[in-house]
Amino acid sequence: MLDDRSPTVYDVARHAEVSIATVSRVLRHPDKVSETTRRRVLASVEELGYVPNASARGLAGRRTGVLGLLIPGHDIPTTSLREPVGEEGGTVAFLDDRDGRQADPYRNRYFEQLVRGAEAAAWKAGYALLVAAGTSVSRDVVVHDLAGRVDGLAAVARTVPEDLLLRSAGRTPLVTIAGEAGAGSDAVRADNRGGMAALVRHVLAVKPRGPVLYLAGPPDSPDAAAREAGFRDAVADRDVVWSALLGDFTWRAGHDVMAAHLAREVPAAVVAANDQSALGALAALRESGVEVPGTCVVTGFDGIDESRYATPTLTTVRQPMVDLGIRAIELLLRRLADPGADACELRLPVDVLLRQSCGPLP
Amino acid sequence: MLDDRSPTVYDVARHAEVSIATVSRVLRHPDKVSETTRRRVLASVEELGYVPNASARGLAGRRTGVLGLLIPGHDIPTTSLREPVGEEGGTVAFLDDRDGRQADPYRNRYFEQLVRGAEAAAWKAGYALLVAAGTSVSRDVVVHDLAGRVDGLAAVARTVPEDLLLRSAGRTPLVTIAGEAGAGSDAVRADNRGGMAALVRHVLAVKPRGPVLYLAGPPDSPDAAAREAGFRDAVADRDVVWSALLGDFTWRAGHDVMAAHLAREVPAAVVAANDQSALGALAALRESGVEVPGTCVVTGFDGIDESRYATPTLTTVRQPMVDLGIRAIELLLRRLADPGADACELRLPVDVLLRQSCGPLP
DNA sequence: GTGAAAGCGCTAACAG
DNA sequence: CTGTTAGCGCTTTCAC
Repeated sequence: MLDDRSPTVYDVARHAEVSIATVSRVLRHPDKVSETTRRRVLASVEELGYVPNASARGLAGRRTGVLGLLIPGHDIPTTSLREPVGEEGGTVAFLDDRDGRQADPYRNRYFEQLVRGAEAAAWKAGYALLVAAGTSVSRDVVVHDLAGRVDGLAAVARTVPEDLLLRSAGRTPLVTIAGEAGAGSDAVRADNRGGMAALVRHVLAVKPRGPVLYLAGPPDSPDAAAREAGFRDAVADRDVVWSALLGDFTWRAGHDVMAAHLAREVPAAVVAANDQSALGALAALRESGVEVPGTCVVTGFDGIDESRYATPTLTTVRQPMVDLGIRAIELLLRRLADPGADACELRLPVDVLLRQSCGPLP
Repeated sequence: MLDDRSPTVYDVARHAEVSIATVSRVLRHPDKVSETTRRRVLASVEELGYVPNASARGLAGRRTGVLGLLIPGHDIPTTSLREPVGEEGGTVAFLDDRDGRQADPYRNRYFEQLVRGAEAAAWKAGYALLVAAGTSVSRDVVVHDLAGRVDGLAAVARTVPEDLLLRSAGRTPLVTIAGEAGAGSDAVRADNRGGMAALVRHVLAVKPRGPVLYLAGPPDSPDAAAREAGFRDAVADRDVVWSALLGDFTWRAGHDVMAAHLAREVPAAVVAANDQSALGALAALRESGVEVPGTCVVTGFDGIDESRYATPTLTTVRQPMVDLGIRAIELLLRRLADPGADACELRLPVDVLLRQSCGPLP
């Protein structure tokens, strides 16, 4: 390359012997230009290797063509970064992985699927997707490095500082993902409550005779609250004996609470607020020799990987993360098209994955 | 909001009674402004809710502050998109998942980890990350929707049309991920060859007495070629009886080739070019009643989820995808800082995950 | 159908 | 330390 500077509309215009306005038209409204000029301009574009500058476009057109997606941070430990190897080959690490722990240090699939859905939806609508995942996404960072770059922002609940929502409102459209309805901003979430209710009704239909144990999540989690509400919905209109015990979404709590409970009573069904605690409960049941699903059926919630490989495989509920991503972008697009539209809140149905831990299929 | 237009430097300048240059300075070179003015300007910024416009910045500063990451498409089936539910709750889908197939329609974790690494590295360097994942990323799309938006582009090999590389070279820095060295562009890849060689040397050390079978990948895959080379490296300097059979990276091929081979001979080790075919081979061995790892050890390559949950769990090699993402961005940054630097090609060491299928630990 | 010209909002000399 | 000014590359009226 002789000139290191990228060619601009001016270069193309000169080369094609037209005005810059025509070059711009050819690229944006091809039908408003005569066939012959269009050809000529496109040929010049090709020959010069012209690539339109998005910043200039964005500035002139008052839109960036970019949507932002804000997800919780990943906590990538940069310390374990591997050094490149030389010609001789280098230091291959041998890891003892008999317990399967090494396989994947970054387990949370949720947000990755969100990215996929969002990316696909954005792309389809002609937008690019900017992904941000700060461990500590500070207010300043959002404002300075994100808000000014995008036409709209989709953010997983509790990743954006609350006051930002307010500042943003009316300026950059914002949709909240998987959280409570924000201050007038659009939102999309999974129907945790309805999903749990549906699951529990199914459980009531297939479980052996006996009481139901609900293994609740931490009281401060909105998800836990919604799921518990769903559980209550399902048992409310039925003649069931049930009790609830407090967990905290961990395997440990699930296991210990279950074990303690088993000392007093063997339930006919254990409905856990999430998979981790369900797996813990499963372990405790096994230790006590309780047959699952024969004597007691068990269900989880989330659809984490481990649920597929548990013994027995765990019946659970999967949130439609890809769909959440898609819908979030769609809401953004809707608001972009009609800034005055009413704030809207989408609730997406979940999928119940029927597996061995819950006995026969319906 | 009375004025729907976002405030600009002019608004802030007027409000703080300074010039726009000072506003700009406060934001970009705070130390070049007196304490008092800085305070005043920041107060105005805050009060007006000013957010700098990235397009204008990019245009004026000739840099966008954005890096692009191009990964293979996801093939999101938009047809299965779920409809939102109403107040009443909606149609929860019950899926028979006894075979575990429903759990995750989007299985390929590779690129997601890549995104993570890249995102973290880019962010750390003060860049935002634009992720593009077209199913059919056409040349035009890359040129029009990506190249003009970013300061540099990292692309998974074979996602970008070749001619684009040439056009791009010297303009937008480009690094190729997990592919051959491009036309002078930087590249980063996993040390497939070295990793396989290390794995195979380990296998030779622990396997029972007897011949080794190499289950090769498709001839047209660069990965397969590198792995096979690694295998040959490892057996070359050793007194081993071995043979190779052609597979195509699928479970089916792994199974069938293995089954056919078993009719003639029971190897003491099966080294497969990837996990899928290793799992197929594992199945065939089980069908024939060959004990793994007692009679025959087995290894895969890739570290897919299934390898952790196979019976026995599969010894395999994991590519450092997160690291690849990080390094790709680092290469980009390097070239951004020094456009004239020599093209460089990084090879990252892989991790060998020792699991049950390969017998005792070293 | 095409061209001239006026910005879009910001940065970075260059003066003062 | 602060202000003036000239663009950055493109889109878009508005004339012709």
